[in-house]
Amino acid sequence: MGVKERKEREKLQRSQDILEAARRLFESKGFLNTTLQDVANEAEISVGLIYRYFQSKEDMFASLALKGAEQFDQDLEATLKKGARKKNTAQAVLTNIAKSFFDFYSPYGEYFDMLLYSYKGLKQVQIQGSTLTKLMSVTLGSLDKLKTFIVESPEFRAENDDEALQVVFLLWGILLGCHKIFDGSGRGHLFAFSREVFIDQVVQQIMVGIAKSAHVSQTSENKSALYDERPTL
Amino acid sequence: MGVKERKEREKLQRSQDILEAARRLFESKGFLNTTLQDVANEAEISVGLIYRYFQSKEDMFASLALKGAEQFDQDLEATLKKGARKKNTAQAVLTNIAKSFFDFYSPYGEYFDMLLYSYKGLKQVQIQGSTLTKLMSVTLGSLDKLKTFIVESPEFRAENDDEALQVVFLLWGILLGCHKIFDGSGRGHLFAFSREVFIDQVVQQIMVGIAKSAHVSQTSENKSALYDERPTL
DNA sequence: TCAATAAGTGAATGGCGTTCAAAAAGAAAA
DNA sequence: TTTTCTTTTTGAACGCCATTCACTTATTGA
Repeated sequence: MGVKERKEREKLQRSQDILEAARRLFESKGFLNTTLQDVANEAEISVGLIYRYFQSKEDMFASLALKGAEQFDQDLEATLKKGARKKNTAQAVLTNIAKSFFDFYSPYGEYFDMLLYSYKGLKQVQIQGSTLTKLMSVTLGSLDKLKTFIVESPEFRAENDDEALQVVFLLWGILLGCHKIFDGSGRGHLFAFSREVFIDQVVQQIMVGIAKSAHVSQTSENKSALYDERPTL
Repeated sequence: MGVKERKEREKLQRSQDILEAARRLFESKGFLNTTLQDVANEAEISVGLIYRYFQSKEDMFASLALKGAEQFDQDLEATLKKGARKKNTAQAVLTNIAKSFFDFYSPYGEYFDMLLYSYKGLKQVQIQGSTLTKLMSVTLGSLDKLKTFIVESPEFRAENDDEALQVVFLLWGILLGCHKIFDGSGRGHLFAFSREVFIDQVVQQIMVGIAKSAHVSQTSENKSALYDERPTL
């Protein structure tokens, strides 16, 4: 029965078409300013048909996030493999990862982002159960790949899985924040340099830190000593 | 004419009351799930009256962001003054700044965040001109205070204003991203440690970097060498 | 050719942000 | 106090838009 398979394919294709139409409009007009009538027009279908492919407008949003996360995961895997094959330095690989991250974040990241709020309760967007599950699974996969990379690279201080996971979260946070800053400030016009150079700088800073090493307290023992009460040496 | 002043005061008070009512509801139910009827009920007024105090629902949102930014700016100033007075190490001061940042971000930051999207065109929220102007002015003030701190502290590698500004943006990005990660992952339950320890770790990592120093390429000269094409030494 | 099922349509529904005409309250004047 | 004018407050009415649904059209297998 090749008919069923063809229909399956056509259905998937249509769903992708709608999603792309929506993404274009969200990008240019904004999520809230885009009506489903707009999406229907752009995709050259009727409004009602959208609901045969997506559960709601928000579900389209979540689907875009998922698409982005899958894209990033593939890029990440490719970057890591390539890095291992070419025996690149960890810093070089990290730079490429950061680029993938920025690539992922520019078209899709906003959606991914919104979902964090949803998870938290700000609920800009309500997520459909199945889409959320998939999204989390893909994301955890990416985090795990990163963790393995950190553990296996001799260049990092992280020795075990736990330490590596901390580093991964830190990395993720840094990339997330830096992208937001860079992109939020007019895609970098606040900075005197291009995206590539900015990423280099960030990775460099991550690797090296921002302080003159002599001044850093390397241990985090005696935590309270770090706060207000501590005088200079 | 004490009457006019009293009315002035009452008006401001009322506006603050409405804003707080809105914040409580946004926090518990989410922005989109909160109706103006809800806000009106919570503030014990009628729907229409809201519009005498705010231009729109989105304007309330922006006002919350502004309130948060002002709070952070004050905290920052206090932290810097205190640090200077007590001659704390830069790392200690930075830790306190990070705490202020986290404090600021938990109740108000989400709103602040949304505005970045607005600026970009995702337009979850349209900002009223005057509120935006104020918000930008407050934020730039905070950034400038941070820059001065970086320049004047001998512990940092940044030598001049430009380098310091880069560090400031990097810091801002790191804090932003790390907060999102921490808060997004169920306020830290993914991590084995508390908010305080997490912040310490982040600041520590910022100061030190994450690599064994021997492995870091300290210069960013010959940029292209950083990418895929570069073999290990 | 003919059911039977699936795909597709667009007008109807209901919720909600926003507006507005009118009422209520308050201040000033008489 | 009474009257007039201004400000505050109200909630019903309006319009937009996501979602639904009764209905039409196309496709499939017999």
